[in-house]
Amino acid sequence: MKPKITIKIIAKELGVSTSTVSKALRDSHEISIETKERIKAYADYYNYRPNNLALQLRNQKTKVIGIILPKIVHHFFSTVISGIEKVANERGYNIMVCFSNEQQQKEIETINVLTNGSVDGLIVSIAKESLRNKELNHFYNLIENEVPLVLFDRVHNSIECDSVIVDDIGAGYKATKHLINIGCKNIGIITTPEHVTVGLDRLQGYERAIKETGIKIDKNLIINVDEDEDIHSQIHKLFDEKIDAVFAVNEIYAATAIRIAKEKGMKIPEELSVVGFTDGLISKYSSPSITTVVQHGFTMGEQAADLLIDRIENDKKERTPQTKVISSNLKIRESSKS
Amino acid sequence: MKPKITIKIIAKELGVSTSTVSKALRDSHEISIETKERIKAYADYYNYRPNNLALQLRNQKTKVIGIILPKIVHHFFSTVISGIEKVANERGYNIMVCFSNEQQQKEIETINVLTNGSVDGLIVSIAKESLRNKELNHFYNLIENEVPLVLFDRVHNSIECDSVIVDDIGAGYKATKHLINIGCKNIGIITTPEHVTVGLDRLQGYERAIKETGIKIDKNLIINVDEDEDIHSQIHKLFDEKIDAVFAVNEIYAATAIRIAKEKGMKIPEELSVVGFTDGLISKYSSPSITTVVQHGFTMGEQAADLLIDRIENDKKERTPQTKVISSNLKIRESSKS
DNA sequence: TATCAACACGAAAACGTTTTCGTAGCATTT
DNA sequence: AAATGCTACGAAAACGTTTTCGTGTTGATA
Repeated sequence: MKPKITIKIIAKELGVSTSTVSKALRDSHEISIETKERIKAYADYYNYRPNNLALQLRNQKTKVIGIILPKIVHHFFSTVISGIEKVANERGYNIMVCFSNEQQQKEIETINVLTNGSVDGLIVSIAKESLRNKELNHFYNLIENEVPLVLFDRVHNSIECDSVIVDDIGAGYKATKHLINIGCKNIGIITTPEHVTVGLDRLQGYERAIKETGIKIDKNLIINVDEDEDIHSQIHKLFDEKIDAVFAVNEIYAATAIRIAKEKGMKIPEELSVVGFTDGLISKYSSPSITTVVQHGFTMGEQAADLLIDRIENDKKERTPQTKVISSNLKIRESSKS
Repeated sequence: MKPKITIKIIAKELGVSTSTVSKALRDSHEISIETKERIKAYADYYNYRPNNLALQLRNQKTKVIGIILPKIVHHFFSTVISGIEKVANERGYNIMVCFSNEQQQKEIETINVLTNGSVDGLIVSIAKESLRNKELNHFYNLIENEVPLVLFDRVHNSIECDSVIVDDIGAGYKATKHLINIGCKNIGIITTPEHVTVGLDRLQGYERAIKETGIKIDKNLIINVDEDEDIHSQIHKLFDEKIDAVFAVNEIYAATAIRIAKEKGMKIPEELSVVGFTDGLISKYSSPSITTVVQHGFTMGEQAADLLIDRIENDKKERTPQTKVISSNLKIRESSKS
């Protein structure tokens, strides 16, 4: 990389001091018009632009937001990034993206690296392993050190910080209610293991909707998918039961259910209605297209970024932590009869 | 954010100079064992970690790679990021991700911001608008200033830098050849406008495969999709022709083609075989699952990162620009008969 | 003519770190 | 007793900015 032109160089070449150059470039009244013009012309000609690192060190702020995600190859997360980036950009920030790969150790290391002065604050969705172990000390430390922090989607209420979440209970309720309304009687649910909060919440919404109809919850209709095992065969078990509808807590489970149903010769939506979660490309482009709970990842990202930047820029006024609940809505497509 | 402990503070508290503290923490032989232990104990107790900004300014390197993508909500690009991040991480770098949103102006601005000292090098996939306008001055400037740069996927051969590309011609050939081999006679292709190189290359591969069979290219079987218009209706026109196979240059075109075929009552793969591009989730989970050219985005990311970091760290020895061609292979699924 | 303000600029500190060089104090050698 | 060599540390510069404060020169005022 070619050395870049600096204020120092300009000062030396023009026979003035660095203070004069700095002031001239910022159009200070302290500098005479002629000098200003001379300096500006020179700077312009050599395409001077101030060095960011120097500014960051001096101003003690980086204008960078750190983002730590469990993974990125996932429609929801990339959508969130997109939302964060939009707001960050508008408010003069850049984003530095890292991944925990769902591993607690990498989450800890990444937090360490980023908080050594590289970023002004963090937006995080917690790794599964950390949630499972309930080992959240690295987050408590952030709070302790007053590092601006916003959690989203995968959060934990023992961590006192701003957060942005989906109304998962409400969403599970809405999805199930929709299936009930179109006349389904035996509704299975495909969800995550219990330590994943989002799956648990969606299940709660499901149970509430079912109970309202007076029907008893049938444990056999609840599948907790363990992602370390074969997904297909786990979901397959649900089809041993008599079902006329499936609520899946993500796109992939939904698509897999549809595939199994087709293999069994079940017609969709005539014999089986399916509702998924996350409005990604699979739901939109598979045939039949899949009715889903749309998760507004973009909005979540925007809100998270706004919360974080507000927090960063109002360091003085200690606001009590806020939780923004993003309500989701149902996008009805071909996989559920209307 | 709480003020962090610095070498200065340690020095003052312990009544020594900053040089002594710095040397002690780096275990220099210049410092007596007792002093070293005293300083280390203190630093440890207060959890001292060196400030990254200061190091970056002093070392004149950031250990950060800038990534500029046209968009992120796209399986291919997020896969590439994933690959870049993996290698970057292994080699001690972080990534700073920005988006051009396909706009030339934002691409220019982003490059400007990142090259003001925030990153050691750039990995970029060029925005459509820049390619269409053939306005690539901002890239020529990077070369001029010897900024380490790696382009991937959307590249341009007038820019003299390392690059990582897919063998799109070969891929188009392979996909078409497969359709010919399974007995298809009238193969349509759904591709992009001509200024998008990848689409053009894939079309070339298609044409080569067709010509090899002795059949003449039928212009009516070539659809150039303009993404500003309605995709569905443009693709629909292809079905006015007599076709028994479709090669689509991306997942979405493929899925759309399948949808239209189904609407028309055509059986897949019996009456129509479909091959897509990009091995994303749609292809995998739609039913029928879609035969695709798998694009190895992860590998591309890894290679790009390795090229860039090599370039950054061997600033002296001027290597001539390299181009890595990642060959793609066909993943045969249900949408093409075997 | 002495005083004072305005003008235009420079010196220096600050941000946090590393590294080169210098040196005080002591012990060893001639 | 003088010269030499270690040991253990400190001063200062460097990275590139911004900003506070000081100051020499000019011109106007009393």
